Amino acid sequence: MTSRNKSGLGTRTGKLAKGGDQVSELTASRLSVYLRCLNTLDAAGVKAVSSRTLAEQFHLNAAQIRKDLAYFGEFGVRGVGYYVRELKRHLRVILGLDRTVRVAVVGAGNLGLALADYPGFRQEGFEIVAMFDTDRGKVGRKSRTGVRIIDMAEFRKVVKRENINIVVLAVPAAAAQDVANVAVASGIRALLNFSPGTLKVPPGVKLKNVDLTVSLESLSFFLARGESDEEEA
Amino acid sequence: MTSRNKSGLGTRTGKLAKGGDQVSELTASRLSVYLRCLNTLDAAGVKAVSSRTLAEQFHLNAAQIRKDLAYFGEFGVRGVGYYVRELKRHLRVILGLDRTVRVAVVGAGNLGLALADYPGFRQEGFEIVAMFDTDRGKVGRKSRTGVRIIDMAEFRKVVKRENINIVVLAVPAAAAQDVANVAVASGIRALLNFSPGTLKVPPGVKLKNVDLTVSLESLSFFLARGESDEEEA
DNA sequence: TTTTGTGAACTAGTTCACAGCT
DNA sequence: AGCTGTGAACTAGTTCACAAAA
Repeated sequence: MTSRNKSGLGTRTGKLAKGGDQVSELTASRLSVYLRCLNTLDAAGVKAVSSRTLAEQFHLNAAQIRKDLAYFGEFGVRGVGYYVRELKRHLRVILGLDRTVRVAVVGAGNLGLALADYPGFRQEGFEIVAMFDTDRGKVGRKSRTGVRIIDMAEFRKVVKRENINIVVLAVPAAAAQDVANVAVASGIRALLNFSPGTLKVPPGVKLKNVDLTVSLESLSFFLARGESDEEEA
Repeated sequence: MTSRNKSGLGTRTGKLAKGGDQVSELTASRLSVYLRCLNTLDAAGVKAVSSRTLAEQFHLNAAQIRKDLAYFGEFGVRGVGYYVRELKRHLRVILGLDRTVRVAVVGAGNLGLALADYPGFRQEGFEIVAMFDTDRGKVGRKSRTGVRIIDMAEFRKVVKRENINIVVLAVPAAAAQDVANVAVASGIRALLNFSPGTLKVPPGVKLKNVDLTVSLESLSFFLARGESDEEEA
């Protein structure tokens, strides 16, 4: 294997990509997108695909695909492109989907229940193991697909016993920071937060926010500003 | 050699910021965040706040707050900061929240129903007017909070009649592009898409994607890569 | 050929640092 | 004094363009 030590993204300390310098959120998200594209192609029976074709088909940029992938290894074949099955396998390893990822949802409201039953999660190897709530009326019940709702008091114990990797927060804003703290104290290192507002987590813990109000309001912003003025080249 | 090309406020060559050059998605989202912070401060009775205090309290960057705001006008008072009520008012106008924004949700599955009833939307002046689905078993029913589920065949007519501004997509991936096309053809200029996969919309239409699978997978990515290697600075 | 992998160039976004206003 | 508004400096992210490989 060629020593891919030619600067660029990786290897400032002679380390391999894995564990080397920080990969951006944007890149990580794109890797997930690439995996989904490959799943589509694989299902359609496509054996190999070039970065160009991939880019055209899914409205991406070919150079960016190549750069993103090349950071993790030399997965392509010059003159051919990428073998779909093989690249899928690599991406699944890179994304940590080669082992089952165990997820808990905190907050058994409408949104929490919908997330716990969301079919897209199960699809790519995530397992929704449990839900948590403080409401005694909800504890002991189950989501439509059968995810148990457990008392929040049991959180730490269940997280340890069930080996939970990721916690999804779908609680009211006022409770979010407290729940995040409990999760972090229980050893959780990755949080997907749907509660509005700013959370603080210690370094080493990855927090990803999905802020529904912000998403809608930013759309509203573009609507408000586009109304007067159309395309201009 | 570019002439007096002062950035930010100064960039307007006769034009006002509104309708001038393109504001980034990132900036738009931050404006929404600022509004939420100000709501919190206002509720706490705070009259004025400096960019520094705002930044410290909500883990933001003071210079960025100033720059974001200054682009839209001179809202601050030197030596004092920003008057909370006044800045809220400005932000609500900038975000287009001074008039009611009318929203429809397409897809009356678990997620669609949860979104239609999401209290965070109503809070800041959004009105969820209707839901749409193709399933005859769902059409005619209502969400928990009373949003009617209408046959997708009625979409165009209802969008016109009810003056819908934003469409939220919560349909299966396979249907998403078709629904987006119908929405665009019906005059919708802003889409919030929760369906997985890549959608294409014509220029002039704003599409914002919330991809739950990508969010979870990117967390999984960081988990997978952080396991070996801790903080190192 | 075709297509990857990648330095270099470019573009976008953030933060600094300070003049000038209150 | 304190703080905004903003050029300049810096950092991050994207795209170009081409040498090397199949």
